[in-house]
Amino acid sequence: MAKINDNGTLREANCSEELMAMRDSLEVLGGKWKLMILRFLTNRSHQVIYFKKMQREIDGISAKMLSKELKDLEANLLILREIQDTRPITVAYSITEYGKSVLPVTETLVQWGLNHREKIIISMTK
Amino acid sequence: MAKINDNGTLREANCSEELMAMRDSLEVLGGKWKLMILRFLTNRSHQVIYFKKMQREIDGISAKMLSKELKDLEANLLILREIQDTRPITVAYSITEYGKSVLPVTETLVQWGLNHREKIIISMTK
DNA sequence: GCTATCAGTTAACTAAAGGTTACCAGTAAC
DNA sequence: GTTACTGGTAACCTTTAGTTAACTGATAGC
Repeated sequence: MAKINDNGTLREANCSEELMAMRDSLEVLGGKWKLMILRFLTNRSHQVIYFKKMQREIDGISAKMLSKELKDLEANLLILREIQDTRPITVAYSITEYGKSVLPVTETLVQWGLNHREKIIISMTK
Repeated sequence: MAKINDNGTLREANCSEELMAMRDSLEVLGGKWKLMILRFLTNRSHQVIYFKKMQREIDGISAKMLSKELKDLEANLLILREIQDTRPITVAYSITEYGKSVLPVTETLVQWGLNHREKIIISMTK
């Protein structure tokens, strides 16, 4: 693959680096649920969020998937897991400072989703 | 699901709407390749891009997946497909104006990926 | 005539992601 | 004693993603 264009710039090399960076992001944040969970915990960072509460409020997620995704996110230092000494035992999940760095990603996705829905509604009423 | 919090705000309703918008985005843009393809075509919007060229330059994609993803993206009006009257016949793909609206999404993902790689390198050298 | 290029498609297959159901232990209310 | 809540796990199943190799048909170069 060429690293220098006809005009002498490094555009293709930069492009490839960009695509690699995006692939990295998608590896950590990709899949059906991870960004949803991060957004949910960011929105509720002023509350204490338990496993069952998340399962009830994130539409359609199963205990298995929630459990797996939370483990992945914790391993990547994006969320914090704290076992509370209550009866019955509860486990509190919260977003970390690093997890908050994902906010711009979810924000652009929320904005694009809202805009896309509007576009679809407009194209249907025409 | 409650629509009004203890303090009388509509926070949970807003949160749910946000998550729905994000789910919409992920339905159209999700998966391993769609955002990569859109980013690639945006970066190269000053060039004419053919099928084989994309297959060679987007690392790891097969003809079958590229063909399928391009169809999906075209159906969502994000890219344009034009058959050129050349010998042999070539097919040019380009980003649409609407497709360019995805740029903020890929941009935040590229930035986050670069930052994440740096964080990982730092944590390894410690 | 042989080989290569273009843009794919098709079939047959494996791998990964995600969903469903049942189940566990501990505790607390009825 | 029964039910219900907590936070999960294990086994199984389905769906989606992805791979590989063979093939199309027109055309151009050697």
